[in-house]
Amino acid sequence: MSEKSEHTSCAGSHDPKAIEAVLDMAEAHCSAQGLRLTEGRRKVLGILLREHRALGAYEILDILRAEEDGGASPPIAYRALDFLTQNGFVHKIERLSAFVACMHPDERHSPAFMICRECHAVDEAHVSPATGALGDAARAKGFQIERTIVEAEGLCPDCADAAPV
Amino acid sequence: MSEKSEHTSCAGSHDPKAIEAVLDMAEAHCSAQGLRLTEGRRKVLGILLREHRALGAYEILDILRAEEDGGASPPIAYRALDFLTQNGFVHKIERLSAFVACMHPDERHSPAFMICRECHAVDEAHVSPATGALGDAARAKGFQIERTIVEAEGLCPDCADAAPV
DNA sequence: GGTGTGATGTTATAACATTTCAGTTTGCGT
DNA sequence: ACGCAAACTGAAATGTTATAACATCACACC
Repeated sequence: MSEKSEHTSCAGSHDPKAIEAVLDMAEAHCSAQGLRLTEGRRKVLGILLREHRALGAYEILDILRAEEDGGASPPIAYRALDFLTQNGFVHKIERLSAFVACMHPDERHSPAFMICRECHAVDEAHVSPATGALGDAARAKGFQIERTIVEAEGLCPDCADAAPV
Repeated sequence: MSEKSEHTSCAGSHDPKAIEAVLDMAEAHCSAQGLRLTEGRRKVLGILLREHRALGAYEILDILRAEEDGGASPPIAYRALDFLTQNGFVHKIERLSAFVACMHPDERHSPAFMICRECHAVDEAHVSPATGALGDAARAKGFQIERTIVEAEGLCPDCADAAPV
């Protein structure tokens, strides 16, 4: 948590060094687990890291096609995204049907997201919903929580400043 | 329809009287606010109350078509659902791209849902995520929360019993 | 070399959601 | 009652997101 996650409207702090670092971390994590960060998967993760925002699967697909892979088809993107989300390198934003790279994939965490309704910037925070009121409710009913989705919709600081009433 | 996608917890909610009560409550709420609970909207809400589970928009459409040999088209369902969700009578389950009726539309609340990955039963709970860790994170960043989505995925008691480990 | 497994390529289609435009109803002021 | 504006409805087409189904490839292992 020493890094400050930023997102100014479109561009942001996508420091190439930081991106490489995350890609290498992913690579290491995979080989340690007997998983393969293949070219396609690495490419998709790289795109998400570079863009540093939530991208729809078909946006990713468009970028893949533009970069070279002429006829990339939907399953290409979805399979890579499945792998990346399953292994914690990417999170899906249900509210947007879109995907963002995770900057700290190593840590086991329940992410929470703050989604700007104006600019669609997505900021990741950490919470432990299962230990709070939701956890209590689940225990009371005998429901076994395996995963939680926490997304807050509202106005990011930039948009709140830009459009104050 | 002879499925066992049944789960208790919110017991007795199929009770036609309870359904009527909610419909009447909705009616009252609308006229008090100068809103119109038109036939189509009332029908969709009735369907969701009767089924008492999360339904996709096209499932609702199918039921509408079955009930009245009409050729209901997607916007019919989506427009009704928009109205109903905006006014708190129905919630959308993002994880399922599906909709459930709310049994207490009058109270202002941030719903949280427990979704069974086996039978897709959906149970509603109450939490105030904005007052917990998420609220702190948002305040720290200057993010203004307007709405929160909290969905827990896991195993409901029935499915946990049925498929142990 | 054969075999098994996981990843990829490709086509088609399912499932979810919106745009558009034309027509109807409703509420309201006059 | 009349006319108007706003809200609602109907229907077709389209757009967007996601997966099914099946064939093929690449590589490790024996």
